Amino acid sequence: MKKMTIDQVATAAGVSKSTVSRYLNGNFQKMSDSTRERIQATIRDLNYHPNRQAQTLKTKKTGLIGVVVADMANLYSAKMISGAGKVARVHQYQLLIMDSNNSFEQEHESLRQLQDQSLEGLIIQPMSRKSTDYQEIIGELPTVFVDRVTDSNQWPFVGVDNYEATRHLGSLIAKRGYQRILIISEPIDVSQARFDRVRGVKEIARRNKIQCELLEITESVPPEIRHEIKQKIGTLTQNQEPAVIFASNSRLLMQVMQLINDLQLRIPADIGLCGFDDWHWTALTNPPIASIEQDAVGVGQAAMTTVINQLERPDQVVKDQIIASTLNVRASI
Amino acid sequence: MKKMTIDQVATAAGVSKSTVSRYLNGNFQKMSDSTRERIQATIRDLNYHPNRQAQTLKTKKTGLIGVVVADMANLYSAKMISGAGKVARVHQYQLLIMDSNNSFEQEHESLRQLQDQSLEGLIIQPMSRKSTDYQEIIGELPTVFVDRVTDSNQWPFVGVDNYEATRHLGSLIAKRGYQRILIISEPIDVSQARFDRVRGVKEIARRNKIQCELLEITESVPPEIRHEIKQKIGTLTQNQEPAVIFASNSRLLMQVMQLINDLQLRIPADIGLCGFDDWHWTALTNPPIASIEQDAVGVGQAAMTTVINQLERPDQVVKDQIIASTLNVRASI
DNA sequence: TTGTACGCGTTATCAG
DNA sequence: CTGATAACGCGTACAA
Repeated sequence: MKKMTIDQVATAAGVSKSTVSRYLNGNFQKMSDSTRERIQATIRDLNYHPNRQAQTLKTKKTGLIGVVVADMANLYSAKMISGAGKVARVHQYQLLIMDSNNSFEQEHESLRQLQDQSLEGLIIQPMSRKSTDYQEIIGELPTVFVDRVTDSNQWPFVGVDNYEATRHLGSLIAKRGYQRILIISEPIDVSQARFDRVRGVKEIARRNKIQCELLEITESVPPEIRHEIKQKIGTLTQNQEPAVIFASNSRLLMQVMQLINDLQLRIPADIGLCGFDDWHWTALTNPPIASIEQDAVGVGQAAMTTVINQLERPDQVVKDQIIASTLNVRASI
Repeated sequence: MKKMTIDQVATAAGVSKSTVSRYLNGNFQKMSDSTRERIQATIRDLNYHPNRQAQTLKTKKTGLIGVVVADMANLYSAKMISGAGKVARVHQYQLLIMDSNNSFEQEHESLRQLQDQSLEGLIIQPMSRKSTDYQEIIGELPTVFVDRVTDSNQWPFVGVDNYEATRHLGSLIAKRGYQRILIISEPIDVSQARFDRVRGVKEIARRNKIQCELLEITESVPPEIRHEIKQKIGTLTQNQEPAVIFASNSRLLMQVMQLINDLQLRIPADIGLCGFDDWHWTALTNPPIASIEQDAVGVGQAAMTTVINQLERPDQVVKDQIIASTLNVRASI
């Protein structure tokens, strides 16, 4: 099964390669049925497939859209890609996926590599909130930022309104009468999304004069940090005032819940618990955990739709899209 | 920021494009330092990036490896890709990802599309166990099958030994003294993995004279099926003999657990529960659920390593790789 | 209705 | 050490 070229097809079919090319691109308007059928047959017989690179070299259309996610192994990124892929397929685009592995350096490297793949569009879940980090490397490429906003609106954004979502959650916390909140988050300075999640809860806490503390945690919670969190939780529960923990993503929520279980504390009697991200296991714990659910697939679909729109109608104005999130109220709070 | 070509760089640097090409490909051996530096400078100034399509057209090297997964929104697929991506990066390959969406037709379409992207390698989580479904479309392309074996060993396989893993689990079930097993699985005829999971449990059940029943479920459990399962569970618990349910993947496990909760049954007092796939939420429920954990990231890494090995040492014999799985014994059983 | 000839941006083989 | 020049496989004016 060696590579066939359009020339071989042409000679085999007894026509010139222009005719074959016309056939390939669906220009049948002016082509005798006999030659059309002859070409069709030889293409099938020879199992010919046009060379995409050569086509691209002429047409400048790669049909490739880059997707750079923060962490492929995270369900949010995966579902986002899933949504993007569904839309891409119907428009005949293919996805070139890069994983930043939660590292700004790797993201930059990914973008550099994508740069010379002649992508037609880009969807990115950025590691930085500084638009200057992306300006030159993205250039004029139709791009959509997902999940995390940057400090500029030169590119459309698709994602949830973290601030609004956590304000909702904050109100629920206040209504339940909690007096103290411990927010556990990954470093908030690199991601506007993380920042906004904290900000939303803090804002409501301030208004309701609820004590609110932030604990920033890097990566996968090494033993010494586990200890620190445990102590924090211990102090929290010694106090008479009812306290609640808000874990700002699914992974942290899982780990915090494990710690609470280790400490043999009862939820919500001893301490309340709620989180961000909801991949449905939260409904199965005892008690079920209140958390904010985002439609990651929907984000991916909207983002890809926007990119493709830009491609097909370049003049059209693009605007941000806020995808609704849901607060799943459950017994943990 | 228009596209620069090697010609423009050449004239700007006052050399011929051959020299620039040599520079690009690291052939400095015979090049004066002065010209080298001059080229370097102009490339930087002009922000020149070589056109991959043109390079590929000459060299036949795309640097692209295709990955076809069963369902991107499934953590197994996502983690597998994550592992594959890590290895691909260090070898400077990029991933072209396709999502079969659990559909054989979509998988076939994906493969057809990948076919003319001139991939250098392929990793596939197949929808069919018939190797003939892949024979012509894959051809000579270095390929690794992951997660699910086919009926032929012409391609290397990487994944867990489902049969062995579920036999382990079966032994535990027997040891716990259960008299009846209900296996809930997605259709087993399309995937050898599913088939083997059922087979392992059944085999141990037969040996220990435990009653064993299989319930096959398609897709996302519509209401009427939910009802059917509920009834099955009802019958199971009415009997005096201790019964256990084995859900053969994570999604089913989640849904079954929800149903058990709805029925207000106690685990394991009224009914035991265990599953396949373990994304750690299983440790947080009450009680924690016993399940089999597979190292999906490891599978992806091993698969990509195998593909790249084939690329770099084509003569080397390739062989299957079984990635160890872990039975997490927990209180649900 | 079909064929000829050229160019897309790069690498590689020659000479020089 | 460097520069012409010919491919690579395809699309497309232009010509026939």
